[in-house]
Amino acid sequence: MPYDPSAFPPFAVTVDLVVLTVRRHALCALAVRRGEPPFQGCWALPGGFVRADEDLAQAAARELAEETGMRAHDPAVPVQDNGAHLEQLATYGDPKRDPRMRVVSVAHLALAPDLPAPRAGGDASNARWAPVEELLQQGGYGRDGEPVAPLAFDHAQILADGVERARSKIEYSSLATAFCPTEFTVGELRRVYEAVWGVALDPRNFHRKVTGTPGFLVPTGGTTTRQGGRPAQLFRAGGATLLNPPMLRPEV
Amino acid sequence: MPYDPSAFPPFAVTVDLVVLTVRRHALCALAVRRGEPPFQGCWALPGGFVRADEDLAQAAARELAEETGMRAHDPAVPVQDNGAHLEQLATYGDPKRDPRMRVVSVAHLALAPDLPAPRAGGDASNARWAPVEELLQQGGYGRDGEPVAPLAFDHAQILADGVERARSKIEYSSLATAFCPTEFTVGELRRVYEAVWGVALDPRNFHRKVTGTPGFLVPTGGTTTRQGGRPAQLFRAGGATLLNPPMLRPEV
DNA sequence: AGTGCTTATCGTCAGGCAGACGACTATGAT
DNA sequence: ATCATAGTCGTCTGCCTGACGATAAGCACT
Repeated sequence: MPYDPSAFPPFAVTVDLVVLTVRRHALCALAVRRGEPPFQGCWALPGGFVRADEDLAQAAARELAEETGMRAHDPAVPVQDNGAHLEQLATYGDPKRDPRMRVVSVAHLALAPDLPAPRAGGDASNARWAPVEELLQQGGYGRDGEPVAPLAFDHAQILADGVERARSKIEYSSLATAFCPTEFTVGELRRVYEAVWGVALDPRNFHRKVTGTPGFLVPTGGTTTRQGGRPAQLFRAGGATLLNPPMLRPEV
Repeated sequence: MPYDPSAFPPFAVTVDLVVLTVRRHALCALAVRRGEPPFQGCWALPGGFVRADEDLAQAAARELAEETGMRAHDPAVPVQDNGAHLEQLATYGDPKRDPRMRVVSVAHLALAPDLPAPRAGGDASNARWAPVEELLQQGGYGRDGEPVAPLAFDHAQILADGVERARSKIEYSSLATAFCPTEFTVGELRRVYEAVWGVALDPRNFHRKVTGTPGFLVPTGGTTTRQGGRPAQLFRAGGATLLNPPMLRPEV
């Protein structure tokens, strides 16, 4: 079939972001309130159109910066500064996913430490960190008894896929450190795993595992007592990317 | 920002396919010869435009059927018939990846048994199964001493990503059975792992591992001797999707 | 029929790792 | 001083894996 510009239909291409963080022992995602129809007033994932001269990763990094002020760092470089981890998640292109027109959305997954306060175009009331469990329970009732509106478009599916990706990826990679500040303790890292997986882990076995995996953690020499109790050693993320053998999510 | 149809640039959206199979102890991918510029005469991955009313998965399944005659089966259903496994791989959207226009390609990964003969629009000379190793060695020389032209566009990157996905996915899932016919022996399954990973595995430990994993293999009662040697039991793929604990790729 | 080759299948053994859990340490709060 | 809280180090046991010996059951020869 020869090249014919009229042979293909035009699409709009967007990037949507699943930005995850751990706050107060819960896995949370960034949600923004929609200001215009469709789904006006609903919560949605942050995102926007890909520009004409932009790569997909660039567009995702730009949106991340616009929504959170975070800078995404190069995926090839280990987590060191406060830049968030950013990776492509999956692409969603159901013909009816956007009632206005044919939109293909390339979803990206970002993992960030707890520090930044959300800001959507400077308006904090239109962006929030919400526990993913709360965002995903569609049509139910939240902790305050108020009915919970489901996320706009197919964003619940995208969020669920992103959460599942994060849950499985911290098993066999050192990505859990992306949820931590530059310096952190073994206990803080353990609480990240516990929040993401929603389980309790044995502190002693966890400590043995992570400190025994070469390249996972690098001691900085300092200690901290910000969690109370005995002072804990501080670590930075080491150069290792893949954990072998992996961390094992407890059964059942 | 209110909705404005002129606010986003139009894209063409395609699906490209990494179709993998195991032939003669080698991991092979389906390549088609391009009949028109750019990259006329070069080998490329099969693919095509997504139609206006089509989901991405539908488009990928349609292209797969057009190129190979295979039917993709529902990903939620375990591999049983001769339908190939099909899953989304990643999306490639560099502004310059296609010199003609802005094209975003949603790559899919298909795993198929060895049976089908390639056909590209009925013309067999324009499609072939090539060892991935041969397709990926850009600018080198093939086994016949002829110079090897690299794949068109960014298809070498897409193929490499697909191969890596397949290599890692057979570790922790039962997907290797997608490379096998409906009924197969433990030895045939082992040769799949050996071809995909490019390593030699101990037949005794492999046998113990796969037959000891609940739900991985279901004996059909029959035996075969098509590999020579002692007759081997025949199995079908069981219902298990995730292997726990996983198959381990040998180190080094 | 016997020999040799090939592949399949079962068994054994030692090392490593994970889960369960005891014990001790070092802080802050009362 | 005592307690509560976290962190860290050990021990033990069971499971899984890698290495590898041994046997089984076909086919192709002679």
